[in-house]
Amino acid sequence: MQVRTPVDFGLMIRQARRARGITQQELARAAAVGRQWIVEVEAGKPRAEVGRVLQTLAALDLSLTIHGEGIPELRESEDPAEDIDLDAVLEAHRRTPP
Amino acid sequence: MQVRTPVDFGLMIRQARRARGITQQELARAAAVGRQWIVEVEAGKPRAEVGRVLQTLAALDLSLTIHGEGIPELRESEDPAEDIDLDAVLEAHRRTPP
DNA sequence: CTGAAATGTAGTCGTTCGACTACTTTAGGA
DNA sequence: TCCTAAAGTAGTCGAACGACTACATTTCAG
Repeated sequence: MQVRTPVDFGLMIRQARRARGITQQELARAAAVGRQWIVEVEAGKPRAEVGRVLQTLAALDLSLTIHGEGIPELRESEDPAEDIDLDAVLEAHRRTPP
Repeated sequence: MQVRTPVDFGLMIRQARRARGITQQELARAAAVGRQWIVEVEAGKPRAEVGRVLQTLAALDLSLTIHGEGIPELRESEDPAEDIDLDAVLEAHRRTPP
């Protein structure tokens, strides 16, 4: 989903938190922030610190993606487990045993 | 590209800014922030305010996407101009004139 | 190589942050 | 309905923010 404003962050954090069935208190501990801060961020606080927001998204297993002119689709080293053809690997192994 | 830390934001903002050939000063005006702030954010300042970061991304025409368990792919009203088959529309119009 | 533009650094100042504690209000299961 | 946990509100306090001005450093076209 698109994130355009701090309110969007708040909605998404709340939604994800509820989907996981955890309380603000628990999320606060997991993200290493105060519970009060979670309350404010879920309400869309525009001046919250990015670092903490990212920590919180990470604690919820949410991932952020950025795109636009001049932005590479992936960083090198990103998506490290991409499209491995397991059959091919096994076949190769079979042909050159230890 | 994935954004995991404030440094990632900094890198992307700088890259997009350069891709557009504008200076920190110009970006600062476009995003309604101080130039000094741009300097710090491009360096990965973790305590910058989310609101301003979003303003800056918008000023650069960058878009942020969030995904994960419990997050809808799109909000209703998002992606309003999706996949219109122009031919089909014209064909329909041809069959039922004003 | 030179010099102007772009970028980075330093310090001031009023404002706001976020952790914390302590209450109040809301909500939902027994 | 009641009653406990969850969620929201209030106030304090040290720390950091971000705009600003002024200066230093880097970059790169000519």
